[in-house]
Amino acid sequence: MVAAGAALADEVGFARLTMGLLAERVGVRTPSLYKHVGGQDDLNRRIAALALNEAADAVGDAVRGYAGRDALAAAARAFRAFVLAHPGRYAATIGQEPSGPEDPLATAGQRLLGAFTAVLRGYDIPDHEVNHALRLLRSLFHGFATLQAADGFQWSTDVDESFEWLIAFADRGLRTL
Amino acid sequence: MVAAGAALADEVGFARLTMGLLAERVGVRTPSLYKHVGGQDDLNRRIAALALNEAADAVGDAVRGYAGRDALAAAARAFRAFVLAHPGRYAATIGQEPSGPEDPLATAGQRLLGAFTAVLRGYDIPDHEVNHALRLLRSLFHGFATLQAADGFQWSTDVDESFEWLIAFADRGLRTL
DNA sequence: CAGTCTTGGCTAACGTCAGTAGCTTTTAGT
DNA sequence: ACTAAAAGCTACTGACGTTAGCCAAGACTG
Repeated sequence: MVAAGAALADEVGFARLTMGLLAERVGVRTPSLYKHVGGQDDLNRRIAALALNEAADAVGDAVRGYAGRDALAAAARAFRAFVLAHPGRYAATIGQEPSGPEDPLATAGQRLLGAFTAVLRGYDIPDHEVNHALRLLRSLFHGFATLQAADGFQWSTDVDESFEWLIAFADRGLRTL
Repeated sequence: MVAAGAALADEVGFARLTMGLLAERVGVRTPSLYKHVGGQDDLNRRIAALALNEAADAVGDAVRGYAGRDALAAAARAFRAFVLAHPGRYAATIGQEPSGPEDPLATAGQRLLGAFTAVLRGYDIPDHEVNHALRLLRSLFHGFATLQAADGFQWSTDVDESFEWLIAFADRGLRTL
Protein backbone atom coordinates (compact mmCIF):
# COMPACT_ATOMS: atom_id res chain seq x y z
CA MET A 1 0.00 0.00 0.00
CA VAL A 2 2.59 2.50 1.10
CA ALA A 3 5.05 0.84 -1.27
CA ALA A 4 2.57 1.23 -4.12
CA GLY A 5 2.12 4.88 -3.22
CA ALA A 6 5.87 5.42 -3.21
CA ALA A 7 6.24 3.72 -6.58
CA LEU A 8 3.43 5.80 -8.00
CA ALA A 9 4.97 8.99 -6.63
CA ASP A 10 8.22 8.09 -8.38
CA GLU A 11 6.36 7.62 -11.64
CA VAL A 12 4.02 10.58 -11.77
CA GLY A 13 5.75 12.97 -9.37
CA PHE A 14 4.94 13.50 -5.74
CA ALA A 15 2.72 16.51 -6.41
CA ARG A 16 0.49 14.45 -8.67
CA LEU A 17 0.14 11.56 -6.26
CA THR A 18 -3.58 11.41 -5.56
CA MET A 19 -5.74 9.05 -3.56
CA GLY A 20 -7.83 8.27 -6.62
CA LEU A 21 -4.79 7.44 -8.69
CA LEU A 22 -3.38 5.19 -6.00
CA ALA A 23 -6.74 3.43 -5.67
CA GLU A 24 -6.82 2.80 -9.39
CA ARG A 25 -3.28 1.48 -9.28
CA VAL A 26 -4.02 -1.07 -6.59
CA GLY A 27 -7.36 -1.98 -8.19
CA VAL A 28 -9.68 -0.65 -5.54
CA ARG A 29 -12.15 2.19 -5.04
CA THR A 30 -10.87 5.31 -3.36
CA PRO A 31 -12.63 4.98 0.01
CA SER A 32 -11.17 1.52 0.51
CA LEU A 33 -7.75 3.09 0.87
CA TYR A 34 -8.84 4.52 4.18
CA LYS A 35 -8.90 1.03 5.62
CA HIS A 36 -5.13 0.97 5.22
CA VAL A 37 -3.94 4.53 5.73
CA GLY A 38 -5.30 7.36 7.81
CA GLY A 39 -5.52 9.75 4.89
CA GLN A 40 -3.28 11.60 2.51
CA ASP A 41 -1.17 13.17 5.25
CA ASP A 42 -0.61 9.79 6.83
CA LEU A 43 0.23 8.26 3.46
CA ASN A 44 2.72 11.02 2.72
CA ARG A 45 4.42 10.61 6.06
CA ARG A 46 4.68 6.87 5.64
CA ILE A 47 6.12 7.25 2.16
CA ALA A 48 8.61 9.71 3.59
CA ALA A 49 9.60 7.29 6.34
CA LEU A 50 9.97 4.51 3.79
CA ALA A 51 12.16 6.72 1.62
CA LEU A 52 14.41 7.71 4.51
CA ASN A 53 14.80 4.10 5.59
CA GLU A 54 15.62 3.01 2.07
CA ALA A 55 18.09 5.85 1.69
CA ALA A 56 19.70 4.87 4.98
CA ASP A 57 19.98 1.27 3.76
CA ALA A 58 21.45 2.34 0.44
CA VAL A 59 24.03 4.59 2.06
CA GLY A 60 24.81 2.06 4.78
CA ASP A 61 25.34 -0.75 2.26
CA ALA A 62 27.46 1.41 -0.02
CA VAL A 63 29.76 2.45 2.79
CA ARG A 64 30.41 -1.04 4.12
CA GLY A 65 34.06 -1.94 3.84
CA TYR A 66 35.25 1.53 3.00
CA ALA A 67 36.70 4.34 5.05
CA GLY A 68 37.80 7.90 4.59
CA ARG A 69 37.47 9.34 1.14
CA ASP A 70 36.26 6.10 -0.38
CA ALA A 71 33.47 5.88 2.16
CA LEU A 72 32.49 9.48 1.59
CA ALA A 73 32.38 9.02 -2.17
CA ALA A 74 30.43 5.79 -1.88
CA ALA A 75 27.90 7.35 0.48
CA ALA A 76 27.49 10.43 -1.66
CA ARG A 77 26.99 8.49 -4.87
CA ALA A 78 24.59 6.05 -3.25
CA PHE A 79 22.53 8.87 -1.81
CA ARG A 80 22.35 10.78 -5.06
CA ALA A 81 21.56 7.64 -7.02
CA PHE A 82 18.74 6.89 -4.64
CA VAL A 83 17.20 10.34 -4.92
CA LEU A 84 17.45 10.32 -8.70
CA ALA A 85 16.00 6.83 -8.94
CA HIS A 86 13.17 7.64 -6.52
CA PRO A 87 12.46 11.35 -6.83
CA GLY A 88 8.81 11.01 -5.85
CA ARG A 89 9.26 9.28 -2.54
CA TYR A 90 12.22 11.46 -1.65
CA ALA A 91 10.16 14.56 -2.36
CA ALA A 92 7.71 13.27 0.24
CA THR A 93 10.35 13.81 2.91
CA ILE A 94 10.67 17.52 2.23
CA GLY A 95 8.74 19.58 4.69
CA GLN A 96 7.75 16.74 7.01
CA GLU A 97 8.37 17.33 10.69
CA PRO A 98 8.41 14.28 12.93
CA SER A 99 5.78 14.66 15.64
CA GLY A 100 7.98 13.20 18.34
CA PRO A 101 10.94 10.92 19.04
CA GLU A 102 8.71 7.87 18.61
CA ASP A 103 7.58 8.91 15.15
CA PRO A 104 8.80 6.34 12.57
CA LEU A 105 9.78 9.34 10.50
CA ALA A 106 12.14 10.46 13.24
CA THR A 107 13.76 7.06 13.64
CA ALA A 108 14.16 6.75 9.86
CA GLY A 109 15.84 10.16 9.82
CA GLN A 110 18.11 9.01 12.60
CA ARG A 111 19.10 5.93 10.62
CA LEU A 112 20.10 8.04 7.65
CA LEU A 113 22.02 10.34 9.93
CA GLY A 114 23.70 7.30 11.43
CA ALA A 115 24.87 6.16 8.02
CA PHE A 116 26.57 9.50 7.46
CA THR A 117 27.99 9.45 10.96
CA ALA A 118 29.73 6.21 10.07
CA VAL A 119 31.38 7.99 7.16
CA LEU A 120 32.64 10.73 9.45
CA ARG A 121 34.31 8.17 11.71
CA GLY A 122 36.86 7.71 8.94
CA TYR A 123 38.04 11.27 9.49
CA ASP A 124 39.75 12.87 12.42
CA ILE A 125 37.01 15.14 13.64
CA PRO A 126 36.90 16.71 17.09
CA ASP A 127 33.87 15.59 19.06
CA HIS A 128 32.24 18.97 19.23
CA GLU A 129 32.48 19.38 15.47
CA VAL A 130 30.90 16.09 14.47
CA ASN A 131 27.40 17.50 14.53
CA HIS A 132 28.42 20.44 12.41
CA ALA A 133 30.08 18.15 9.89
CA LEU A 134 27.00 15.96 9.83
CA ARG A 135 24.82 18.92 9.01
CA LEU A 136 27.26 19.98 6.36
CA LEU A 137 27.05 16.64 4.59
CA ARG A 138 23.30 16.42 4.87
CA SER A 139 22.84 19.97 3.58
CA LEU A 140 25.27 19.42 0.76
CA PHE A 141 23.80 16.18 -0.52
CA HIS A 142 20.20 17.11 0.11
CA GLY A 143 20.73 20.41 -1.65
CA PHE A 144 22.51 18.95 -4.64
CA ALA A 145 20.11 16.08 -5.09
CA THR A 146 16.96 18.17 -4.79
CA LEU A 147 18.30 20.92 -7.01
CA GLN A 148 19.18 18.41 -9.68
CA ALA A 149 15.88 16.55 -9.32
CA ALA A 150 14.08 19.88 -9.77
CA ASP A 151 16.32 20.68 -12.69
CA GLY A 152 17.62 23.65 -10.76
CA PHE A 153 20.93 23.56 -12.60
CA GLN A 154 20.07 25.00 -15.94
CA TRP A 155 23.69 25.43 -16.95
CA SER A 156 25.55 23.46 -19.49
CA THR A 157 28.42 21.96 -17.56
CA ASP A 158 28.25 18.28 -16.75
CA VAL A 159 26.45 17.58 -13.50
CA ASP A 160 28.19 14.29 -12.75
CA GLU A 161 31.51 16.03 -12.93
CA SER A 162 30.29 18.72 -10.55
CA PHE A 163 29.19 16.06 -8.12
CA GLU A 164 32.59 14.34 -8.12
CA TRP A 165 34.21 17.73 -7.66
CA LEU A 166 31.91 18.34 -4.73
CA ILE A 167 32.89 15.04 -3.13
CA ALA A 168 36.56 15.91 -3.50
CA PHE A 169 35.88 19.31 -1.99
CA ALA A 170 34.14 17.84 1.04
CA ASP A 171 36.85 15.24 1.49
CA ARG A 172 39.63 17.82 1.46
CA GLY A 173 37.75 19.96 3.94
CA LEU A 174 37.08 17.09 6.29
CA ARG A 175 40.68 15.92 6.23
CA THR A 176 42.00 19.33 7.26
CA LEU A 177 39.94 20.35 10.25
CA MET B 1 -1.46 40.60 -6.16
CA VAL B 2 1.60 38.39 -6.44
CA ALA B 3 3.11 40.28 -3.52
CA ALA B 4 0.02 39.61 -1.44
CA GLY B 5 0.23 35.95 -2.35
CA ALA B 6 3.86 35.81 -1.33
CA ALA B 7 3.11 37.51 1.97
CA LEU B 8 0.27 35.11 2.64
CA ALA B 9 2.46 32.12 1.79
CA ASP B 10 4.99 33.33 4.33
CA GLU B 11 2.27 33.58 6.96
CA VAL B 12 0.32 30.37 6.51
CA GLY B 13 2.87 28.22 4.72
CA PHE B 14 3.16 27.65 1.00
CA ALA B 15 1.17 24.41 1.13
CA ARG B 16 -1.80 26.22 2.65
CA LEU B 17 -1.79 29.07 0.17
CA THR B 18 -5.16 28.81 -1.48
CA MET B 19 -6.93 30.93 -4.07
CA GLY B 20 -9.86 31.46 -1.72
CA LEU B 21 -7.59 32.58 1.09
CA LEU B 22 -5.78 35.00 -1.16
CA ALA B 23 -9.08 36.39 -2.43
CA GLU B 24 -10.24 36.97 1.13
CA ARG B 25 -6.95 38.65 1.94
CA VAL B 26 -7.22 41.14 -0.90
CA GLY B 27 -10.93 41.69 -0.26
CA VAL B 28 -12.30 40.17 -3.40
CA ARG B 29 -14.23 37.08 -4.50
CA THR B 30 -12.19 34.14 -5.72
CA PRO B 31 -13.01 34.30 -9.45
CA SER B 32 -11.85 37.91 -9.60
CA LEU B 33 -8.30 36.72 -8.99
CA TYR B 34 -8.30 35.23 -12.47
CA LYS B 35 -8.36 38.73 -13.92
CA HIS B 36 -4.85 39.16 -12.50
CA VAL B 37 -3.20 35.75 -12.60
CA GLY B 38 -3.63 32.80 -14.91
CA GLY B 39 -4.39 30.38 -12.12
CA GLN B 40 -2.68 28.76 -9.17
CA ASP B 41 0.24 27.44 -11.21
CA ASP B 42 0.87 30.86 -12.65
CA LEU B 43 0.58 32.45 -9.21
CA ASN B 44 3.06 29.95 -7.76
CA ARG B 45 5.55 30.56 -10.52
CA ARG B 46 5.30 34.30 -10.13
CA ILE B 47 5.76 34.06 -6.40
CA ALA B 48 8.80 31.88 -7.03
CA ALA B 49 10.25 34.42 -9.46
CA LEU B 50 9.62 37.20 -6.96
CA ALA B 51 11.35 35.21 -4.24
CA LEU B 52 14.40 34.48 -6.38
CA ASN B 53 14.69 38.13 -7.38
CA GLU B 54 14.38 39.28 -3.78
CA ALA B 55 16.95 36.70 -2.68
CA ALA B 56 19.30 37.88 -5.43
CA ASP B 57 18.83 41.47 -4.25
CA ALA B 58 19.44 40.54 -0.63
CA VAL B 59 22.60 38.60 -1.42
CA GLY B 60 23.82 41.21 -3.87
CA ASP B 61 23.32 44.03 -1.37
CA ALA B 62 24.94 42.11 1.45
CA VAL B 63 28.05 41.36 -0.59
CA ARG B 64 28.65 44.89 -1.77
CA GLY B 65 31.97 46.20 -0.49
CA TYR B 66 33.24 42.87 0.72
CA ALA B 67 35.50 40.27 -0.80
CA GLY B 68 36.81 36.83 0.01
CA ARG B 69 35.70 35.33 3.25
CA ASP B 70 33.76 38.41 4.33
CA ALA B 71 31.78 38.35 1.11
CA LEU B 72 31.08 34.65 1.44
CA ALA B 73 29.89 35.04 5.01
CA ALA B 74 27.74 38.04 4.15
CA ALA B 75 26.16 36.25 1.20
CA ALA B 76 25.50 33.11 3.18
CA ARG B 77 23.94 34.96 6.10
CA ALA B 78 21.83 37.13 3.84
CA PHE B 79 20.57 34.12 1.93
CA ARG B 80 19.68 32.16 5.03
CA ALA B 81 18.07 35.17 6.66
CA PHE B 82 15.95 35.66 3.58
CA VAL B 83 14.77 32.06 3.49
CA LEU B 84 13.97 32.05 7.20
CA ALA B 85 12.15 35.38 6.97
CA HIS B 86 10.19 34.31 3.88
CA PRO B 87 9.81 30.54 4.06
CA GLY B 88 6.56 30.51 2.12
CA ARG B 89 7.72 32.31 -0.99
CA TYR B 90 11.03 30.47 -0.99
CA ALA B 91 9.18 27.16 -0.81
CA ALA B 92 7.41 28.22 -3.98
CA THR B 93 10.73 28.01 -5.82
CA ILE B 94 11.26 24.33 -5.00
CA GLY B 95 10.33 22.09 -7.84
CA GLN B 96 9.68 24.83 -10.40
CA GLU B 97 11.36 24.34 -13.73
CA PRO B 98 11.66 27.38 -15.97
CA SER B 99 9.93 26.75 -19.26
CA GLY B 100 12.64 28.45 -21.29
CA PRO B 101 15.43 31.03 -21.20
CA GLU B 102 12.85 33.81 -21.47
CA ASP B 103 10.92 32.65 -18.44
CA PRO B 104 11.11 35.30 -15.69
CA LEU B 105 11.80 32.42 -13.35
CA ALA B 106 14.94 31.57 -15.31
CA THR B 107 16.23 35.13 -15.34
CA ALA B 108 15.54 35.47 -11.61
CA GLY B 109 17.51 32.28 -11.01
CA GLN B 110 20.32 33.67 -13.12
CA ARG B 111 20.38 36.83 -11.02
CA LEU B 112 20.75 34.82 -7.82
CA LEU B 113 23.47 32.78 -9.44
CA GLY B 114 25.18 35.99 -10.48
CA ALA B 115 25.23 37.21 -6.90
CA PHE B 116 27.05 34.08 -5.84
CA THR B 117 29.39 34.32 -8.81
CA ALA B 118 30.44 37.72 -7.51
CA VAL B 119 31.41 36.09 -4.24
CA LEU B 120 33.56 33.55 -6.05
CA ARG B 121 35.50 36.30 -7.79
CA GLY B 122 37.10 37.03 -4.43
CA TYR B 123 38.78 33.62 -4.56
CA ASP B 124 41.41 32.29 -6.87
CA ILE B 125 39.40 29.73 -8.76
CA PRO B 126 40.46 28.20 -12.08
CA ASP B 127 38.01 29.01 -14.84
CA HIS B 128 36.86 25.46 -15.40
CA GLU B 129 36.07 25.03 -11.72
CA VAL B 130 33.92 28.12 -11.27
CA ASN B 131 30.76 26.33 -12.28
CA HIS B 132 31.45 23.49 -9.90
CA ALA B 133 32.08 25.90 -7.07
CA LEU B 134 28.89 27.73 -7.91
CA ARG B 135 26.90 24.53 -7.68
CA LEU B 136 28.60 23.72 -4.44
CA LEU B 137 27.52 26.99 -2.87
CA ARG B 138 24.01 26.76 -4.22
CA SER B 139 23.60 23.19 -3.01
CA LEU B 140 25.06 23.97 0.36
CA PHE B 141 22.93 27.00 1.13
CA HIS B 142 19.78 25.69 -0.47
CA GLY B 143 20.16 22.44 1.41
CA PHE B 144 20.85 24.02 4.75
CA ALA B 145 18.12 26.61 4.47
CA THR B 146 15.43 24.20 3.34
CA LEU B 147 16.39 21.56 5.86
CA GLN B 148 16.21 24.08 8.65
CA ALA B 149 12.98 25.63 7.40
CA ALA B 150 11.45 22.15 7.24
CA ASP B 151 13.02 21.27 10.58
CA GLY B 152 14.14 18.11 8.83
CA PHE B 153 16.03 16.69 11.75
CA GLN B 154 16.18 16.86 15.46
CA TRP B 155 18.59 19.72 15.77
CA SER B 156 20.06 19.17 19.17
CA THR B 157 22.98 21.53 18.78
CA ASP B 158 22.76 25.20 18.00
CA VAL B 159 21.94 25.78 14.37
CA ASP B 160 23.51 29.23 14.08
CA GLU B 161 26.80 27.81 15.23
CA SER B 162 26.60 25.04 12.63
CA PHE B 163 25.93 27.60 9.95
CA GLU B 164 28.97 29.67 10.87
CA TRP B 165 31.04 26.49 10.94
CA LEU B 166 29.73 25.68 7.48
CA ILE B 167 30.75 29.11 6.19
CA ALA B 168 34.25 28.64 7.57
CA PHE B 169 34.40 25.19 5.98
CA ALA B 170 33.43 26.51 2.58
CA ASP B 171 35.84 29.41 2.85
CA ARG B 172 38.76 27.15 3.71
CA GLY B 173 37.92 24.86 0.84
CA LEU B 174 37.62 27.67 -1.67
CA ARG B 175 40.90 29.25 -0.61
CA THR B 176 42.83 26.03 -1.16
CA LEU B 177 41.84 24.82 -4.60
C1' DC C 1 -20.67 65.24 -24.97
C1' DA C 2 -22.11 60.45 -26.43
C1' DG C 3 -20.59 56.17 -27.53
C1' DT C 4 -17.59 52.45 -26.91
C1' DC C 5 -13.76 49.58 -25.13
C1' DT C 6 -11.18 48.02 -21.31
C1' DT C 7 -10.68 46.73 -16.69
C1' DG C 8 -12.03 44.50 -12.81
C1' DG C 9 -15.52 43.04 -10.18
C1' DC C 10 -19.62 39.75 -9.41
C1' DT C 11 -22.87 35.22 -9.22
C1' DA C 12 -23.65 30.66 -10.68
C1' DA C 13 -22.06 26.56 -11.94
C1' DC C 14 -18.89 22.37 -12.82
C1' DG C 15 -15.17 18.97 -12.02
C1' DT C 16 -11.85 17.01 -9.10
C1' DC C 17 -10.41 15.46 -4.94
C1' DA C 18 -10.15 14.18 0.19
C1' DG C 19 -12.76 12.22 3.47
C1' DT C 20 -17.05 10.07 6.14
C1' DA C 21 -21.12 7.03 6.93
C1' DG C 22 -23.07 2.94 6.62
C1' DC C 23 -23.72 -1.42 4.49
C1' DT C 24 -21.85 -5.89 2.50
C1' DT C 25 -18.53 -9.31 1.46
C1' DT C 26 -14.65 -12.00 2.32
C1' DT C 27 -11.65 -14.35 5.27
C1' DA C 28 -9.69 -16.30 9.37
C1' DG C 29 -10.18 -18.37 13.80
C1' DT C 30 -12.72 -21.22 16.93
C1' DA D 1 -20.54 -24.05 10.92
C1' DC D 2 -20.51 -19.73 13.24
C1' DT D 3 -18.74 -15.49 14.29
C1' DA D 4 -15.97 -11.48 14.19
C1' DA D 5 -12.52 -8.80 12.12
C1' DA D 6 -10.71 -7.04 7.84
C1' DA D 7 -11.50 -5.02 3.61
C1' DG D 8 -14.41 -3.88 0.06
C1' DC D 9 -18.36 -1.05 -1.87
C1' DT D 10 -21.97 2.95 -2.93
C1' DA D 11 -23.55 7.34 -1.78
C1' DC D 12 -22.61 11.59 -0.11
C1' DT D 13 -20.39 16.02 1.70
C1' DG D 14 -17.34 19.86 1.60
C1' DA D 15 -13.32 22.33 -0.06
C1' DC D 16 -11.03 24.05 -3.83
C1' DG D 17 -9.69 25.50 -8.63
C1' DT D 18 -11.64 27.05 -12.61
C1' DT D 19 -14.89 28.73 -16.37
C1' DA D 20 -18.85 31.24 -18.30
C1' DG D 21 -21.39 34.99 -18.58
C1' DC D 22 -23.01 39.29 -16.80
C1' DC D 23 -22.43 44.19 -14.98
C1' DA D 24 -20.39 48.62 -13.35
C1' DA D 25 -16.88 52.17 -13.53
C1' DG D 26 -13.65 54.67 -15.84
C1' DA D 27 -10.78 56.00 -20.03
C1' DC D 28 -10.41 57.04 -24.87
C1' DT D 29 -12.40 58.65 -29.19
C1' DG D 30 -15.62 60.52 -32.55
